[in-house]
Amino acid sequence: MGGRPARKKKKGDACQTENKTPNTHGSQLDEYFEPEHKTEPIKLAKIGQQTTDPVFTTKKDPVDSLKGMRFFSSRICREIQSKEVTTYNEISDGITKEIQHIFPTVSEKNIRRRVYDALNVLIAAKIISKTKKEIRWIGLPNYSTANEDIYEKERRTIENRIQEKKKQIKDLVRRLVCFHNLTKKNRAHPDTTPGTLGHAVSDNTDTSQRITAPFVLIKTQKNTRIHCEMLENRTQYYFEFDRPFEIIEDVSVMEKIGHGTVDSSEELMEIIPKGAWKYITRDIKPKRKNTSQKG
Amino acid sequence: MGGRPARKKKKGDACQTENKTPNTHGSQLDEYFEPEHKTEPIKLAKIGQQTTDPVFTTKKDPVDSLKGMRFFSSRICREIQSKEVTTYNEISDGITKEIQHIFPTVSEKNIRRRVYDALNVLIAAKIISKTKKEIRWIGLPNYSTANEDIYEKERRTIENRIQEKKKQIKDLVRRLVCFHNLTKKNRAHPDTTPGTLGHAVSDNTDTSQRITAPFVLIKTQKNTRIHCEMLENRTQYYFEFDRPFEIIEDVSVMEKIGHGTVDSSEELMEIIPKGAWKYITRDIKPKRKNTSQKG
DNA sequence: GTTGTTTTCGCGCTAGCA
DNA sequence: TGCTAGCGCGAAAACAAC
Repeated sequence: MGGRPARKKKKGDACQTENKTPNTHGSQLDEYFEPEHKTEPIKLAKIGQQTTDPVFTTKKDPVDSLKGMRFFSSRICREIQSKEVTTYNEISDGITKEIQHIFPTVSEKNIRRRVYDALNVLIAAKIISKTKKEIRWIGLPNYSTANEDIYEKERRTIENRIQEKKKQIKDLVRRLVCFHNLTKKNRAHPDTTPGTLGHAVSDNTDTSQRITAPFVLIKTQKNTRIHCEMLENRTQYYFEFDRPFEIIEDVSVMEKIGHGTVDSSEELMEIIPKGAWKYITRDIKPKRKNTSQKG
Repeated sequence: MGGRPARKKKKGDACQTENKTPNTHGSQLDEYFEPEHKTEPIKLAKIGQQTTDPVFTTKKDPVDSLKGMRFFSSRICREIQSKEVTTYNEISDGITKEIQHIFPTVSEKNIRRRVYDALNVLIAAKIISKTKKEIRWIGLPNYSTANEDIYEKERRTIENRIQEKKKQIKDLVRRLVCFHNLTKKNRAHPDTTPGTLGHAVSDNTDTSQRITAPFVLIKTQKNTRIHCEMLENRTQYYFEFDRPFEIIEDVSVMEKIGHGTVDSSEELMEIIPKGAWKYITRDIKPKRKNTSQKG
């Protein structure tokens, strides 16, 4: 389908204009096509819009001409949409004026007859409605659209929650790996003073590599004055600073010193509870040791 | 508009059936109308679907007959929708069979001619598409809908960012208020040992109410062992715990002890940089003192 | 190209109705 | 006698065959 270049009239109508100055019309009419058709000057035929499978040996699909159902109908749709409520006469007059202005050969009678056809089809398709004279645009018979909107919205919400959970899992895995590595390392370096925490770490000569977790690292400026006190039952420690400070959590520190990676996926699976395996997707796994990833 | 009872053929066609057994047809055809028309038995004319303003003195709007654009078009729409992809011949054959089954008077030629008309209108209205023979249902002419979707999505994204910023501002204001109140309080309680930080706070008999900020409160279990060390240049403090602990930031503590509120909006405005006033909306302002808010 | 078919459809006569 | 629209002729595209 898809119309064809304006057909020559069979009977002696009024076609002189077209034959005499085809170019003039061609350029003038150009602007009367929908945007998607505005690629080339119009001569006789022109490639139509190919939605898909453009590979066909057949010549081509000429675009709508200036007359006929196709053309009138698109005008009519536009007219009704822009007006929100209109009448047969308004539409017909509008189109007639518009068309005859640039193509005086078409008869008003014909246009008016076509408007009836188009309106009836559009009414049947339920994209316009007519009540006793008033024609109004309904638009999308939205069987799907409206619903898809809702579902799409919900989908997005759910996806967000999934992302949230993934982040949480990732963080948990991160912590797990760090503490696992820390434990491993501590085991390799037996405590010189087992049973006590305060082994001589503050002594720079101490060679122990053990780190007790959890811990916190507080960073501040040189010369910052710090005051510390604690409750007698040791449940609260209060530190005052007179300059800004930064708290760095243990996991971050451990990652910095290379405790944030695993040797292999197998090792990772070993330290993750079996019940949680199915949640450990690729994007959640921490980096592997000796694995340089660059994009 | 809206069709009329099936017109009698002008030329001696084949109209006997209709005149002989009108009732039989009436009942049979009944089921061929769209749901919204299925309210009464069809005789000659019937109230059309009144979308709005049903108050009209004019008689009535006869409903679609079994022939004509209206009827064919709705059939066609249904056909295309149900098939998702079809052809002119498929449609025509389908309709022809369907119609002739119950109304043998209509000529196939006529039906096939009408299908062209309807298809062209629907194509122009962009609710179906035709590519080289393949006709498929598009549905939504959504000139607006699709775009609104995009805009709506963007709007949501932007709104999220605004919320994010608001949260940040709210937090900043919160901090500002706390530190402002703290300063005010400290001024009211002159330091007994000016110039030093470590005034005798650890001494329970000390009456000084001054608090130096920033600070941090660390909460842990009784009997938790803590080890502390620091770099010589005092830029880093390292605390080891053997049990979980909780860090409570200074602002939270200050809020807990009543430093998170302001006396009045005026006071708030005083402590907020003038350039930022316009961002301090109602939902960002902290609670006022002595203001019990219950909803 | 040309010619023969088939597909599409421009166009308008004219029938019912108010 | 004007509005609405059923209906189909026959010509113009498109396609197939030569």
